[in-house]
Amino acid sequence: MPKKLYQSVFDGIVQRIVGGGYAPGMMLPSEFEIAGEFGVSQGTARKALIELEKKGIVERRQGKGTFVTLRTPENSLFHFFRLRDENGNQVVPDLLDEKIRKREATTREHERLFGQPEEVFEISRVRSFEQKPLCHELSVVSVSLFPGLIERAPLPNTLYVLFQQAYGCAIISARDKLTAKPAGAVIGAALGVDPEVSVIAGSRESLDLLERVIELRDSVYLTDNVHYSVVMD
Amino acid sequence: MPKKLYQSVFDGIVQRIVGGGYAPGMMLPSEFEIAGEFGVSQGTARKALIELEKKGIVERRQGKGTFVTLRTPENSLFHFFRLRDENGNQVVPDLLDEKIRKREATTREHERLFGQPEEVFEISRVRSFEQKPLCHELSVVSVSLFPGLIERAPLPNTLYVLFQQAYGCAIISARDKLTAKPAGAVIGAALGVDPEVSVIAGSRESLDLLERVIELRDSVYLTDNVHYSVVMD
DNA sequence: GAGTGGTCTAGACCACTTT
DNA sequence: AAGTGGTCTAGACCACTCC
Repeated sequence: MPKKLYQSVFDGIVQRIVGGGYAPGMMLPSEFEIAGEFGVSQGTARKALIELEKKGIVERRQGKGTFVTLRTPENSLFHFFRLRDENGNQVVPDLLDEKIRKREATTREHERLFGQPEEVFEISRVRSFEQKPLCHELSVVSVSLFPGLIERAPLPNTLYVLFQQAYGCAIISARDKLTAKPAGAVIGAALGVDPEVSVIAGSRESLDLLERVIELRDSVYLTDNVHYSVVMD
Repeated sequence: MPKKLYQSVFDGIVQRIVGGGYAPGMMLPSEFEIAGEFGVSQGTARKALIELEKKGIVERRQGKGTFVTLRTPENSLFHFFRLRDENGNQVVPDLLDEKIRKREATTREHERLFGQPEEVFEISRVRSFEQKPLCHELSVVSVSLFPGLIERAPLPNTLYVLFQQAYGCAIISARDKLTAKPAGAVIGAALGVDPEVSVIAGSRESLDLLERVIELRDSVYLTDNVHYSVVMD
């Protein structure tokens, strides 16, 4: 039995979103309509919608309505690309190079990725900012979750937009583990810097709205002109 | 024009906290009592309390009451010390060395710190984890906000606990800017590592519950056995 | 059992956006 | 003017904590 009413309304709406009933960017029914459909009061429907908004699953705007969050290049960068310039402004990088291939999953990838895939796509990218190399990213996703991904190359600048719009998979949270290390020969060559240069290495797990691990991403950032921004509250 | 009612209740409670009417750790009146004092309904008082909880200013526990957030070494580390070990567990460091001195504020410190101080305390610390040097921290705070701080040496492991309990100044949020660089001669010597070793350098601004910049802190982390953890959602 | 916060209801009115 | 989310009220009952 569903314990809290607003929780079952929350779950019901999530189900409709993952099932495609509510498409990305689509307007949801009003609070009163949702309340009617689930047989609860408007205040309870409201609480479910507020929880959905807190999780980033929907967006609400007074006078307009409630909408399924649409991943755009802008909000994808803002939420998940944490590099900022000296003044704290968002860094919007360019894509310099991209390689994508299919390969067997490593043990760690098999264990961590949702669906325990045997095969994965590996997407290697080099990004630049103001004509200078900025970072190297190595993304790994399950082949079975993203069939035909390799035929879509070149991929758009922001992967999460593609994941949502082409595969209905919405990334809503991510966890980075950051360390400092020398760039090394391979990454150094890819970024055009000395192998001894210090870089931030970020190891990420990206989760969808059912909190499944969809992507593993290893990033390397040059921080000469930018920094990785963290807000704690 | 009249503000939002729950906002004025929120502000009223914040005032009582900064003014000392509600001390750290103290239990607040119940929702109904607060509603009565401010002349609003219980639901409106409730909304104000929920907002206070979201900001980390109070903590609510069903069946017990609402309490002014008490900064403890545990929650201070958990919220503001982002280093985790390989398994994602909180790193609890030891204090190896501490130096504190009074000096003139730099231009940047004068501009950024609340109160535009001419004089500051500079607290330099070296921390270790599992018998190995872990990080170097350089904290700077206004002399006028923390009179007599230098006489309190040696300071407790977690500064924010002292700030709240001895000076009534509650740090509730912080922003870190992270870069990678070589340790350098001075920090390398302090940490007992080669000057060429890559480290994460973190530049922090710490804010109190009125969003005033209370502390500037430059940290240097060795990330051989730990990482800096970031959660995005 | 008394007191607390947590959930839920039913209704009113306000503020904003669009037609 | 119509429709949306945002605020506010007044009351009921539930779940948890402590005596």
